[in-house]
Amino acid sequence: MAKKRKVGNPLALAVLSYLSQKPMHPYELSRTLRDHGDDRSIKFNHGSLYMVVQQLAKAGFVAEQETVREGQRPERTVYALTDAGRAELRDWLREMLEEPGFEYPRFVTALSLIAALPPSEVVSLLRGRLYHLAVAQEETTKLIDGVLAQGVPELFVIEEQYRLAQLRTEARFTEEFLKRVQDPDTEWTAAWASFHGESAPVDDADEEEQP
Amino acid sequence: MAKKRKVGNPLALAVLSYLSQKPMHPYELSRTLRDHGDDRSIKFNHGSLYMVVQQLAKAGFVAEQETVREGQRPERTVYALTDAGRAELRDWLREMLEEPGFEYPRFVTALSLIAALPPSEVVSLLRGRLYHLAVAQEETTKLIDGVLAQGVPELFVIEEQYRLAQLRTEARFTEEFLKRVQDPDTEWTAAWASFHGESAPVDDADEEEQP
DNA sequence: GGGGTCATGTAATAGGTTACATGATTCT
DNA sequence: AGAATCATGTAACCTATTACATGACCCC
Repeated sequence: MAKKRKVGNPLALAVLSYLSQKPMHPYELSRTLRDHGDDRSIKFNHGSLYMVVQQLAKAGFVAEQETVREGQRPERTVYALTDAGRAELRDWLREMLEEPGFEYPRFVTALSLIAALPPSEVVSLLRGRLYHLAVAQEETTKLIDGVLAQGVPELFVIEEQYRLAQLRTEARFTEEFLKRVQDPDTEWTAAWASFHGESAPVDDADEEEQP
Repeated sequence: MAKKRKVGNPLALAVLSYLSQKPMHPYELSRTLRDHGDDRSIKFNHGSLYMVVQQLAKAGFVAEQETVREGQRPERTVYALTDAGRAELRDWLREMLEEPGFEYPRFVTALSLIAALPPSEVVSLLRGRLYHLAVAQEETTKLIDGVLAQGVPELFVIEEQYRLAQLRTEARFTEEFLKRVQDPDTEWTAAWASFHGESAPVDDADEEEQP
């Protein structure tokens, strides 16, 4: 499970996928990815794209098809998917869909070290996070609705729907955690607070100051 | 928002955090991180740790405190947190807790390219994923229960509780999506299937096996 | 007493990001 | 015509992962 791929960057998967529709030169790929909003789902930057295409070429998954020059612009090399590339695309996508891989989201990291901050501060920070999460949810919803309104089939926005579901869960979890931290009946808050030289869990509403 | 940190690797954050409790040498850090199960929350590998410690030293966040030799083992350099390091720790943790950052989970990537596989295949792959997700949930639950049973305060397992919530959401989302794909009333499945030369959405029931 | 594996660290390699470079097109 | 931005690519620089190295301890 989870083989070592010759090329491991997820951007390469997108490249394979787009080349399976027609041969393109790197810049066109770049453009297409951005236009499709795939840069929200796949970490993308100009420089890496060229690197990835080279890697794919070296691995035999794509092949240089022709080199055209249009006007006085630099030459553009057009790449096409090879049979090996088509196989890799299928195999890789299959794997990614079937096997949930172990990942390290920043929030997990932060939570695992959260005890290093005093609880009062954590409370105010998490309130802030809730706000940001609400904004992100709204943006995502708008984006989805906008795309659907243009007649694009839902299939092409499921990744955003998924993201939305995760945002909601994160928000609910955060609220839930906030409650527990502020609940005077939670046993561990006292120890946590006193470790930081604080006394009781903050229970009051408002204010942002930190003396 | 989201400053450029002199040292950006999350592993560095863990190092700062542990050094805030007492000075240690890299190997002890390594050991402590593993023992605390932090390698589930922070990508960790032996080599990177030494690199990160060096980077932190260069950035002035930690300082070499002494070099001891015990028996005939190689010298171990003990590092201590500096004031700048303490400040960085607080600031960084605050940021990570407050600001949800944009991320690229593999499942999001996979979903965004899912149309490249035929729906019938997708159905069977996602059934497989559901199984894996169930396993992961069970493991996580066991882990949490085990730790709590040893009297560790809940605060030190919230990251696992969070992970669990996300796993559940992912599973529910996947089930929901599976239903839609297989529902003959979903408008876009037909086009998807025929694009891949298939005809109708698969509707058959049964089987759970995982080889 | 020889085979594993623990303890500890360094060096080589590969991977990815940023910065640089430059002609073309469009805008004002 | 000059400014800004697009189009296109290369190169330099960081970062991270793997591989390598070596003495000590433990097991049978």
